[in-house]
Amino acid sequence: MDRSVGIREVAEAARVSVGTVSNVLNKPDRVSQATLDRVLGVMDGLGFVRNGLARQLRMGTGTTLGMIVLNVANPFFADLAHACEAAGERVGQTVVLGSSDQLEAREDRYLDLFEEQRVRGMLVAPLDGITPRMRQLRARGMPFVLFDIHGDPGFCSITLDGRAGGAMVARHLIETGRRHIAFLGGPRHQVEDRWLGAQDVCAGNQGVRLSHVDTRDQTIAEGRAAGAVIEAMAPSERPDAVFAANDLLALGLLQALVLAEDIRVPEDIAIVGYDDIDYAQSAVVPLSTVRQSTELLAERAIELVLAESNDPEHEHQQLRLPPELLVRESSAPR
Amino acid sequence: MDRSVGIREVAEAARVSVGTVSNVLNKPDRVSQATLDRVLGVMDGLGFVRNGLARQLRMGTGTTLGMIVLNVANPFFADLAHACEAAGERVGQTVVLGSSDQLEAREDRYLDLFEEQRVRGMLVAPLDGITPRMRQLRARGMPFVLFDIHGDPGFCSITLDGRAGGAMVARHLIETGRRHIAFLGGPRHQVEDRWLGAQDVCAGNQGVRLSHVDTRDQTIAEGRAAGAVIEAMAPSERPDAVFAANDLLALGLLQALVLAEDIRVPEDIAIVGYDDIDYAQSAVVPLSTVRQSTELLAERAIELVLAESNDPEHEHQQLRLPPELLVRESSAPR
DNA sequence: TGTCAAAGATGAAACGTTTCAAGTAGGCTA
DNA sequence: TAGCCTACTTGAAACGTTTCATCTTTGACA
Repeated sequence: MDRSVGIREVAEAARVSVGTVSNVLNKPDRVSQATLDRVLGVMDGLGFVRNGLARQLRMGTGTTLGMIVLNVANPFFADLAHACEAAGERVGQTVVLGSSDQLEAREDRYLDLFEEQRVRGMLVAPLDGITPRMRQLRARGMPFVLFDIHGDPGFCSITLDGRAGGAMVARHLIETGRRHIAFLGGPRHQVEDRWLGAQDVCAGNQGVRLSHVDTRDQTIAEGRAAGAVIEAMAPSERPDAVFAANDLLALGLLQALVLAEDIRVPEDIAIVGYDDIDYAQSAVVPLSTVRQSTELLAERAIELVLAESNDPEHEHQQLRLPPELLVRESSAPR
Repeated sequence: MDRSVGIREVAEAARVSVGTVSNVLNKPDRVSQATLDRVLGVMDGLGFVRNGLARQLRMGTGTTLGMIVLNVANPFFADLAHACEAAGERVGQTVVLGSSDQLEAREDRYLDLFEEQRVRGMLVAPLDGITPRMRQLRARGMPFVLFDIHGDPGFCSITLDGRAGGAMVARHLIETGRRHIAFLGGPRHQVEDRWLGAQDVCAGNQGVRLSHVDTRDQTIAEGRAAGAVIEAMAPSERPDAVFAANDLLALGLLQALVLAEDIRVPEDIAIVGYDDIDYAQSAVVPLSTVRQSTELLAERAIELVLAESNDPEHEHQQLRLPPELLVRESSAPR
């Protein structure tokens, strides 16, 4: 295989200068129809493929965005990544994905890699807040958009309004007649906003009790464990509604309760999850949940990062998008 | 951006030549300790980050692998992608991911993009066989590894032995006393090997009946629909085991049957799925399934693509990895 | 006929690296 | 002292593009 047929070889074969070939590629309207056809023909014949690296090196600015996500295996992040990819494509950007796997070392590795690769900007769902590494990148001018971290004036960020979501859920449960809501989820700081939202609403309602069931993380297994705990309670002590901090917890809980002899869902206990992962509506009892539109999130994120890239003086924005409550069978009124 | 501090600026500030700076980066042992320290110090002070584009342009060969996957939202592919990323990292390669979303246009777009980006090789789970575009790339010398497409001598490929997997499942079901196995899944050509494996075994066993229930695709919804069909059958006509072509189908089916009054799983009907997605073991009745180790798959794939990249004369290999049967409660002996 | 503008085409200079043949000091041996 | 090794350094030439200040051609107009 005669390696490397470049713009140079094309130029030679088409008997024009390299500048013209470049124009064929980038500003076809500045080239006469005749040469344009001839050059395109030659390109085709030689199997020319423009070298994106050289192009970007010369131009100084590329068309690639780096995205770092906590864990691709988590359906929410998979969806989000997917949505970002699609949103990026719509505006001619390519999103490349890295999974930090909840490890700071990997998060850093991808930050370094993307910087070396001179990506145009980064979309990051940070492991544990804003690290010094990120501030350094930001200071050097790298456009950044953070997911789920709010309020730092030095960064653009885009968050889902968990507090509003939590409030929605609590309101819905109270309105459908529930009086004892258990909030299921932990570690505390990861789910705090949802909890606060629920608290806001419950505090304003006489006769409504809100309790908290902690979990180590947010998996089906933990949800199921919580189910066992609830099942073991005296019926009078049991909550009549559970607001789970995410769908996995809710699904685990649901499984445990469905198998319990004397508990029916939603009659005895209503369940509401959070995230609307694919499986939520496919559950034994379709799960009520809070949907955070990944499409919308992605679109805004791409918008922000490009804005920052185009105008370094741009003013950082902290977006907070309201979620949407999806009522399904698991919290149907009795 | 911090006005591009490159190797040149570093050289100047450290009072050495650019060649030396480059050596500090790439062959530190050829540089005296004193200069090495000094140069590293300057780099740190100036916040130098080497430009990977220029580097790759000059070196001609990069460290990036392109991966195209049918759909990141599918847990199996998400796992696979993740495993490839990890396996790549172990040998110093970065895997960038694109999702074809089951659209040929997107598949092509990523092929083009990766070629322009001069990736070192590609890992592809093809939409619908080997396209002319791929052959063209291959002919130009691009290293390729295909997933799930077998037997083309022009390509390396790596497949899971679905036929062996199907046989395993059928054998297991028969050994635990089942006599009427329904194979659930379609479209036909996508699941054929698993079906054939089951057939191989059943054909050799007197008194065992194997039937086929077709589906449009392999989702929970289709599985649940199939559940309704089975429930509607006369009990004597019902299969006593279902082998679902993937876990989503199996989960849908399971949900439908669990809710049916007169059918118990696994007592009346055993269910076995395929893929071992995360949710399989978390299902109401933990799902027996066939596991295809994505780690192993990924490791081999990376190995192959690098081998092909290092030695263009290399002989293509068609690997076929045997899967592993995981017996859980959904097919426990009665 | 002479002038001028518009439209096309040119080619050398970047972009930030790596590579490599060639150069410079010392120190060791004879 | 000359000669030679070893251990570092050097600087210019790529890599494949895009950019841009200049040329050349053509045709319209006075």
